Amino acid sequence: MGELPDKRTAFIEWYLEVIEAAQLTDKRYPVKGMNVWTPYGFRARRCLDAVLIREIEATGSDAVEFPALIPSTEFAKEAEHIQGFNAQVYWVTKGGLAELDIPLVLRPTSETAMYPIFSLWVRSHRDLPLNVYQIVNTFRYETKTTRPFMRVREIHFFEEHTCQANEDDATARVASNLGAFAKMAGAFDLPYIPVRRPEWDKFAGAFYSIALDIPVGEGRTLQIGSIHHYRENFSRPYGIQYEASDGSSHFAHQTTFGLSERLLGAIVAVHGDAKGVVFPSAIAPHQIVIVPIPAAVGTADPIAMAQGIATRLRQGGRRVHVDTSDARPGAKYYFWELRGAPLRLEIGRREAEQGTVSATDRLGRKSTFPLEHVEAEVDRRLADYDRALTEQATERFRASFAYADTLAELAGSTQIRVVRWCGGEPCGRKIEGAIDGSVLGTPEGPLPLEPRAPGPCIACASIESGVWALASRPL
RNA sequence: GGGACUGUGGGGUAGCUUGGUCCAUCCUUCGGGGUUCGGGACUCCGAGACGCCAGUUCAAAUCUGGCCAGUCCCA
Repeated sequence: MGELPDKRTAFIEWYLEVIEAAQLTDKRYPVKGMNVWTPYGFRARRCLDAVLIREIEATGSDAVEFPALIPSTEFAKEAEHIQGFNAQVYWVTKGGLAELDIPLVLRPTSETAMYPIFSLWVRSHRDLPLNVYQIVNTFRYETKTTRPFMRVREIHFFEEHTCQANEDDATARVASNLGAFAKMAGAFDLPYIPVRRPEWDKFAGAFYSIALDIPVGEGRTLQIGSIHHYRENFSRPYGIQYEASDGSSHFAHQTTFGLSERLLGAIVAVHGDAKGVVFPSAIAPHQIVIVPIPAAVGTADPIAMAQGIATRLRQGGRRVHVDTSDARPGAKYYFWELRGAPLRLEIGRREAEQGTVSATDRLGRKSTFPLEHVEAEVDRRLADYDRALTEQATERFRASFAYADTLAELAGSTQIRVVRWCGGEPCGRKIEGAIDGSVLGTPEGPLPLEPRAPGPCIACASIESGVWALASRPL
């Protein structure tokens, strides 16, 4: 095992190497932007999905699954949407040897697959709200450099689509999604900031878009999710309308909420260190790894002991792995640190004789405790570990933002800049030019910095009705 | 969308400029044996590669073209 590249100075190299060394992905599949989910990576993905499912279903959403192919005639119904995605879709134009009469689009997202059917499902106000989600693969023909988890052509996509009676209900659904995401991010120990995207950067066809952004160092940001309010932009072309109690008919107001395996990439990027991946306990494939240390002399049987402890711990639903491979203990420590296991227990002759367990968490904190309380001791350490992970990440999160008062300050910035902005696109474009990146938009909720008195627009100096905006270089 | 560079066992590499000395170097990995085992063990034996397709040539890992894949820069 060699050393990993330095995360601070060579982030991308570090990231690419760590995800493959930790066996989260196999990126040797011979199609650009499509990687293989390995057993270990797939376990992590399922743990991650379990959190998404738990939190979205808690807000009254049901799982569905729509087909992957969309007739071009349906795909073309919403003008902005098709314009936004046209250059990114894969087409299915042949069936066997015959050309298809109506070419099919491989879904880049599922609005145009779902909404013709929503128009059949939604007839009366009693059918509302309609809140459904699916977790499926979607396809986008990315032309830029692709990266495992971060930018892929086959996306492991979580998408919630809803129909509401009116704009206020849809706005409330957006708020509900924000609340659900707060809980998801909490499980991932991941600080983030919700940002309303500028007009020119909203989702194709949306009334407005709120992105969920995280800092990933050196002034760069990564969008890890988005929530959109569509108003009637899709319900009109797709005819999703309902009859109200007074007999009048109305178009539904729609929302969507999208997440992907970028979350996994974000978790690696945010928590990972020089030794490898660092998983929050909620998504660690193995929350507890037990390393038995063979006894040179004496009658103790560490393997049997380790297995006994594993059985006890599993009874509480904990994910436990006993590493019985014949590698030496030290090699196992490095291996599981690379793979991000939150807590390691060591069981050897000492523990057998003293009736104790030795523990080391992924932040390197060692302790020893009596075997009889292993369940409680392990739970306490995992909770403490997640708390420490969150704290560490939050500290870095806070240090990632800084105000800027002049365009000149934006050049080469290694932080996400908070600037005063008149809200106009020309000024927004100037800001983007100055930072060589994007105006992320305006934060939903408080700034991640000490409040400050508003000033003039950083680009045009106009004082009236400005807003705080974030500017950064997206990863 | 435009440009530059790269592709050698599972991973990382030497060789490429100046074609032959290469049935391809070293590290790691993998399989088998033995001795080991509290922070990456040692040893013996064995396995494994020139991205794909054309072309030039007596001769191609090496030169040329196309494709595929990857990396970087610009729009």
